[in-house]
Amino acid sequence: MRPATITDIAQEAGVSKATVSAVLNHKSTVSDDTRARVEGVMRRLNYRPHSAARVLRSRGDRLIGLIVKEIENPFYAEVAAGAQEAASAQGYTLVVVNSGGEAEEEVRLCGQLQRQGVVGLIISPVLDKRSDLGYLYECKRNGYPFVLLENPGGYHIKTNIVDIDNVLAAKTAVAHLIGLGYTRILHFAGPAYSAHTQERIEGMVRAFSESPLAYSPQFVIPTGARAEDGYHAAKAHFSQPVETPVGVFCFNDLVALGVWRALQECGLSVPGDVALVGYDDLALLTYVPFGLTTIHTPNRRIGAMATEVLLRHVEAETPPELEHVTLETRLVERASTRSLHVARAG
Amino acid sequence: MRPATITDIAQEAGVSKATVSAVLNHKSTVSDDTRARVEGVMRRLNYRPHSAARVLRSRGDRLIGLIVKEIENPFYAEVAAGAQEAASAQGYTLVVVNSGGEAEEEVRLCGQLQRQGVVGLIISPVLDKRSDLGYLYECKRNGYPFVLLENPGGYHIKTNIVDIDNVLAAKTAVAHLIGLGYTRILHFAGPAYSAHTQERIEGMVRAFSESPLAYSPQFVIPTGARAEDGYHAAKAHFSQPVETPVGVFCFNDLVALGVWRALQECGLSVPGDVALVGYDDLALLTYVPFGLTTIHTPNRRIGAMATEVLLRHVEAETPPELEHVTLETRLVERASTRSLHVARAG
DNA sequence: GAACCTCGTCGAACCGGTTCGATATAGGTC
DNA sequence: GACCTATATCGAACCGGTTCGACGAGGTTC
Repeated sequence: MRPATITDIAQEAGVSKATVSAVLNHKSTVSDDTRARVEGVMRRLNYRPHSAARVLRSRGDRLIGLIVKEIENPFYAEVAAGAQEAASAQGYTLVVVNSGGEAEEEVRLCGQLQRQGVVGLIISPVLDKRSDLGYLYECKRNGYPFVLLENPGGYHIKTNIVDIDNVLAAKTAVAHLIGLGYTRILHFAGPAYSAHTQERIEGMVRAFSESPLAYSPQFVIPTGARAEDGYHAAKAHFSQPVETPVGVFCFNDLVALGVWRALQECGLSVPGDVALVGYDDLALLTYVPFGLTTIHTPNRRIGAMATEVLLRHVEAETPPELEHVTLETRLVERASTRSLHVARAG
Repeated sequence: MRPATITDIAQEAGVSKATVSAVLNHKSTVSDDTRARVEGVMRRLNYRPHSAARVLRSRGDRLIGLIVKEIENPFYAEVAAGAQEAASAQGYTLVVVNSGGEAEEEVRLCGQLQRQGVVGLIISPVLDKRSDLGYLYECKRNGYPFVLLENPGGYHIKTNIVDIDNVLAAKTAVAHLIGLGYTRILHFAGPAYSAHTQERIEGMVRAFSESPLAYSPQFVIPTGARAEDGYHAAKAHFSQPVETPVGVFCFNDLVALGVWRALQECGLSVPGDVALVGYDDLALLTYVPFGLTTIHTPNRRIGAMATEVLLRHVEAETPPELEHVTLETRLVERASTRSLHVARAG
């Protein structure tokens, strides 16, 4: 029992395919009479237009895509939620796919979604040596609209970007630790595939340069983006004797969580021995009993904003100006950091 | 500069469309010579097959979909990760979409994905009064393959199901609390749209019936699936004077987190005043400093298994037997529960 | 009543691939 | 040289919609 096609409907209703198509697309040239009859038949035969066919002829079916690097990171879930809401509001559907941080997979997904009739993409790009972003240049040439969630600074490609000022935010985070009186600072840095990693290291450097402390690259420990990355890196570092107190700035909240666990296992207390600052302010962790000081980033808004920019380009007749939106961040102080001065005084 | 089509390639390479198509599909009837030439042209013209066209003629483009109820819940992120891995392993791509717990949206998404050339769906179904699952009956009739992640018990529809034994798991959780010596038990239950909610309540009832304690429906507090739901419900309950100690079983880890926070604000300690059991064993929370006792569910495996079942149906020539897979769960004891006997003894 | 609109409908081409039966060419057999 | 087979390629139909110019019927206008 093959699903009904537009031809079936036309035959059954005694009209032409063209008329059925007109009904389908709410064209005003159809008489109320005919419309009613055709719609009746559609309902009776349980008709669903085949959008591959539709897409083939007149491109686009109000579908946009979001390519994330790690679907298990709640950061992306929040971004996706914001994007989906914004997309729905404009009558679009959002599909989320996971590149797993693989440049090749990202390229493949971009191609597949494009060909599947997805009219625009929001991409959290994999930015490492393996990626030359070639496919994005191509998208640009073809006029295919997309928005990046990270600034591919080194790649000399002008695109739409929605992100935050990582340098500033990281500087704020590290300055916070320095301001609390910490002189030993560590940075558990992110994965190589993210532009954010370098930006945040740069922010740390700036915080040092505006303080009496001297910066050393040894303060930066390459880590990753997942809790287990933080756990293992911290375990390796803190299982040998270290001088405390030390202030730790983590690539994100997940890493901070992993570090925290490692500290516990090493018998170190937070914030007593180690002060901990995360990044992303995951909504989830707001409810964790012992609060993590972190950089608040407007995750849902990032998604929503990226969607708005994207749809502006999707719906534009003539290609509009490229947009680079930078959203605000702020430091949120919770229980994982505390002033050393007060501690001594108290 | 319109993207190259198969016709362009054919012309440029001096062969027919049919031959190009054969090259594209790795048919063995093409001479190495021709193949090389055609592939060269493809590369030069940067050709990407238009999959809407491909889908139109020969359905399916190795795309499967996962419809979740709340994309921000890390439970679904873990399921999605497992599903994606399994899909990739078989050469399929997974797209994730969010129904937001809305029955109508779920129907819409199912239709849209289907028409977009998605060959099968994994669905975490919205099961409340607003949903009659009509569209699923239709999918069944049409032979469209899908797998549910919850058992729509009351709906009398035979489908593929991959889930866990919620009754048993919930019974284990509550029995654990009772076994620790708690006589006052609360259950912060899940949302109405989930079959799991009722199943877990049923499990609680069974645990009581196998104990000396008497069950009362008052022990069940309708809550939700998000941390803030747990927070608000617990805040409402615990801000008036209550007798402690009390054992609390939560719909999931997020709710437990919210409850925990509320308890803190009410000046109650965990596990001293209140013992807390969650559900789902989110990988994320493994790293939270103060461990949450919880029901471990094989989240990634749920996704992987659902994908395997789905693909078995997608690739089958003749419709295979329906499958109902029930995966194992277990209780994981962490810091949020402790025996009252020991506490008194110590 | 001829010329002219307007409205609703239709036929046919088209989108970019796939599929399959037909055909041309080369090589092997007797 | 006739016959057969295997191999490589092609032409044309087809998938299910959309699009657009054409067209017939009915109503106005002069």
